[in-house]
Amino acid sequence: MAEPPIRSRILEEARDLFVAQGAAAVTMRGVAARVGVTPMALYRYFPSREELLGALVEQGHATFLGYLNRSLRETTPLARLAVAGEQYLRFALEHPQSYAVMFMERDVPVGRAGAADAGEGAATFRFLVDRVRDCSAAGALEVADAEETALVVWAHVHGLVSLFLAGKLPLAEREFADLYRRSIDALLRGFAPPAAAPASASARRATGRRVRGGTVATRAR
Amino acid sequence: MAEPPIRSRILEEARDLFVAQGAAAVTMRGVAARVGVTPMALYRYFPSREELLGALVEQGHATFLGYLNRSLRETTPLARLAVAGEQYLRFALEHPQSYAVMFMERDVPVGRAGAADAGEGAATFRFLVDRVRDCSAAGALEVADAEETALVVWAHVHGLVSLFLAGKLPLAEREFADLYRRSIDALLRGFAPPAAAPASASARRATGRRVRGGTVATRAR
DNA sequence: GTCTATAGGTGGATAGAC
DNA sequence: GTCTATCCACCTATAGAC
Repeated sequence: MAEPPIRSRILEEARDLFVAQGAAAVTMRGVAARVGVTPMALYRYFPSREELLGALVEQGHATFLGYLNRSLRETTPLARLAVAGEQYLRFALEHPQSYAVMFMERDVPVGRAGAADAGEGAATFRFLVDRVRDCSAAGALEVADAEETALVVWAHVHGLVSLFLAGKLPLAEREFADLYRRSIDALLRGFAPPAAAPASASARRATGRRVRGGTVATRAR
Repeated sequence: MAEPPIRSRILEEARDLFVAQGAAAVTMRGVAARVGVTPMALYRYFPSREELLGALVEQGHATFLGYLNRSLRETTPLARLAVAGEQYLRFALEHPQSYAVMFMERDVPVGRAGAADAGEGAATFRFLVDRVRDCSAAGALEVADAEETALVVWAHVHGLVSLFLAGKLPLAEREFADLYRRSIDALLRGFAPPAAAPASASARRATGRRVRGGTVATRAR
């Protein structure tokens, strides 16, 4: 315990390289040099570089789930969904390299399955589906298919985040965060139940946009 | 003219490798072998592999703009926006490798500028802004900031497309295309003007979702 | 001008000695 | 377990033949 196992040391150094300079910087040679062994020694613990990266991605998914779980402190379904969205953004901004490899890379070395039903990634998606289902059950959203709606919401936030992280959006982080929130409002407005419309509609007519009451406006930090 | 210039031959073979196996497959050795010259010969026409890839990306943007332009045949602003969305999807599905390198890759070798104001990419974004502005002017959408709204719409479709292309969505192409259309409906519903709501709202209450009349439902092909 | 030959650098990975 | 050889594939660059 006092002596960190070599395997952990490897993962540690790999992770540092990973978050600092991205997946491309995680070379067997580079990691080995930092650990203090020859490149070949790493192959005793990881059969290939792919597997090493896979372990890092798994670690990323676990961290990500930790962020999302903080949204469960909220008291209303809609607030939980909203805060989950905030936490999604927080994770992406605080761990951009991890986010990129988890969701933006092609041929991700995730677990073993090929589709979206893979282990780690599935858990985070399930989380979002549950949030949507809660809102639907509480009448906060009008949802025909919770999985599909969750997927649409996921795609929306991912689209924003991935474009921002790829440097395609000429916005400062602060501006982007505001845009992120406003656009989620707009999207959820499309799933708002007709019954709940009146209050929302009046407020909307007044401000021009950015509505959806205090419950949802709850901030994460 | 009868003899295709070597430079064109190079681009041609590079493009084939590119669309078939992605950017990683475009190696100087691989391209040179197919052209029938040595790897070094390529450096007479392209200073580096980066520049070669850049030329391919530029070509991709040009093709993309061609797809989008087809939406201008429509007669209403909303229909033009909707068909532009259809064409966006078509391009992504018909040129997945190009799409990936243009929008999903990090450190894209686009032109020279660093931000989103780069040459080729900017033109396609401008196109979308124009579509949104048209809708806003015609009262079809309630838009405070056309650039921001266009960006949100872009992020939305990009999110869907990029997740699908990355294999994160357990959907067949057909299912995905349907989902794509429905989700855009939902998003635009969030930007729908309160005045236009009545007709839309009644139809919506009847079907449960998938509204927004025949004008928008116009298909691309 | 265009290409070949060749050499240097980075990376991943296998085989087999210690 | 760890290491030394060693091989392979790739990009880049210089020298010099045609």
